[in-house]
Amino acid sequence: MYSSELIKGTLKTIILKLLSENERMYGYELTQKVKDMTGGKIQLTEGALYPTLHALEAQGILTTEVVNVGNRLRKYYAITPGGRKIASEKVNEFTDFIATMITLLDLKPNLG
Amino acid sequence: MYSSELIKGTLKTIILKLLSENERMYGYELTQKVKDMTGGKIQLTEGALYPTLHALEAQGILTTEVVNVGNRLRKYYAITPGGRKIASEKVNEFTDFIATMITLLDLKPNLG
DNA sequence: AAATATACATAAGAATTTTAGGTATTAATT
DNA sequence: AATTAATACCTAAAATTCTTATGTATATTT
Repeated sequence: MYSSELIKGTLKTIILKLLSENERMYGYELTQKVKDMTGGKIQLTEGALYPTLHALEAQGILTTEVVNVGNRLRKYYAITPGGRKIASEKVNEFTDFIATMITLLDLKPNLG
Repeated sequence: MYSSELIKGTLKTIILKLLSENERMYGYELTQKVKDMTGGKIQLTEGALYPTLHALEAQGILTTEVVNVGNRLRKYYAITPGGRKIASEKVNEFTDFIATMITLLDLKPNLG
């Protein structure tokens, strides 16, 4: 796990990118996907995730669909066309940011 | 300029790295150095910078030396040995974080 | 003479996240 | 069979960090 301050500001970008690649995902699924893909180094906390999802929905960036699985609810989120554009912009901005930080901090990134 | 949320959490790392490379620097100098090195893409705001410098000093990570230049004060900051170790850890952590984010977001970093 | 740059600082407010709690079903373990 | 862990949603107080706004003062440029 990274020190929490590092991850700040990347939550929206992560959510939008994953929802650009997957037709639809639900909250818990997002937490597991990120945990798996990062070897546990990044773990989305529910207290940050759910309010952010709700906000993105309120802004029309995501739409939802509630599905019953057994006796349990699952709230699927899907990205809208406008949201897809924002996702792309956010990812591009983050890429640029990384390049800038590599220069600024004189990093030798281990691009395994 | 990047959207402010991206830069969050990197301020300490930037300060400590620059002070690891330079014997001593003062606040305003840090803002200019970062602005120059990033082509204006990252601009440290004083409202964030000064309180952070004060906190780092209070934690014994930085030491200060006030110098008179003409009739104006300049407060130089220098990193302590312990601070140097923290700086190194922070830079390593950020490097690792970048690698993780590149994987997670499937980025093609333009390492120009 | 006025505007910009240098140089420090604080403080209210905004934004984002952590921490801590709550509810409930399903699967795995003891 | 009972307990624990995993799945699945949610909210709210508190903490953290940053922005915005403001203040003071000197030096330089226009």
